[in-house]
Amino acid sequence: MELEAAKLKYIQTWGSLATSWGINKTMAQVHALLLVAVEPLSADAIMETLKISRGNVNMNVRALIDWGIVKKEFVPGERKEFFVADKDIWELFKQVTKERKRREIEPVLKVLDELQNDVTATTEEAQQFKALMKDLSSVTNTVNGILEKAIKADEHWLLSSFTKMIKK
Amino acid sequence: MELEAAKLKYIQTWGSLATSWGINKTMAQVHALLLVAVEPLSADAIMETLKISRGNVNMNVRALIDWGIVKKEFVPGERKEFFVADKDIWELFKQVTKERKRREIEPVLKVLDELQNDVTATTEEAQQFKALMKDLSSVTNTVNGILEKAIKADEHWLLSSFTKMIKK
DNA sequence: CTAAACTTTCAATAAATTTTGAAAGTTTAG
DNA sequence: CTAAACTTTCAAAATTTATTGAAAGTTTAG
Repeated sequence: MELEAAKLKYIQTWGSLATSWGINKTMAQVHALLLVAVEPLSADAIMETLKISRGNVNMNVRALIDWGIVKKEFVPGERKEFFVADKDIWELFKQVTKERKRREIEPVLKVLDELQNDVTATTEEAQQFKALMKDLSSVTNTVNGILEKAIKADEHWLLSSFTKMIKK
Repeated sequence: MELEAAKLKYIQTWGSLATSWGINKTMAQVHALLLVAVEPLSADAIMETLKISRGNVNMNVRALIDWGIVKKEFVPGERKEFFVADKDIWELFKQVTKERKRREIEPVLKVLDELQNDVTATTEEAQQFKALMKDLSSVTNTVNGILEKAIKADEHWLLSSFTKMIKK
């Protein structure tokens, strides 16, 4: 397979994975493009390759920067801004995990705990509801804890001691 | 807070969490409703509570059954079908994880491996691309392995030995 | 069998999300 | 300062995704 074709296929595949996990397809594609790029890309280059508008590029690059997975890069002698994606995939995973935890999981945990505390009734049904909230909260907390550990861990920990544990 | 209000708030919260993780909001709400319900619910009861159409209820309940997290329940003396959600939240987590792994992660891993193998060029750039695919594949595989272990583990493993490990 | 009770389907419609592109804003070279 | 180069904004348009509801299909009671 041609390298360029392979790059495009990767960009497409990554875009559709992202879609099924609630991430904007274009955002994932811009990121994928920056990942496979050898040098920093300008907004124009991204527009041209992905056939999307300038506004769209701007918004999605902005979002990627906000997620902490893309950086602006200054290219000597150029006025334009250039963008690069961190090539360390483990860092990428950690960063995305960290942000999703913070943006989505933690707020939900807060609500679950509030619901548990705010229901004052002591009927059988209320007890059941509170027990359910507690269970949801417990599993969510557990998952959150695993992710917490993962984002603090270095790759070595994940790939070695964890692998051993998995095979156990 | 009133129990009914708390239930509604939970249904809403869960629905919006689902949305940000690429799961249909109504599907999550139907599931949440079944979770907080004390007895099995009919399609009519779901329609009425969530103010959605019969077709919508049918499709989403169907999807939940397909995900393995809701079951039909036969109620003696009734012609209608009734539905229940498994109340074991850890089972729910395992089931959802298993399905998403199978439906979304594994197909992507397959593509990443293909891309790595199908690129035959040996230029510097091709090497870099293949290394990137390898890294992506490696991290994805690692995550997949953790999930694999999690769905095979019992809750005890997760809450005890894992907790210990996390605190290490 | 027949009709009522219930479930499923799916084309049309509605809602939500994403994208565009032109105008406004900002920065920098000269 | 001024104009060109570049970036940002955001209302309107396009696209994607979800929902409706009526018709078709299925099951069961009698």
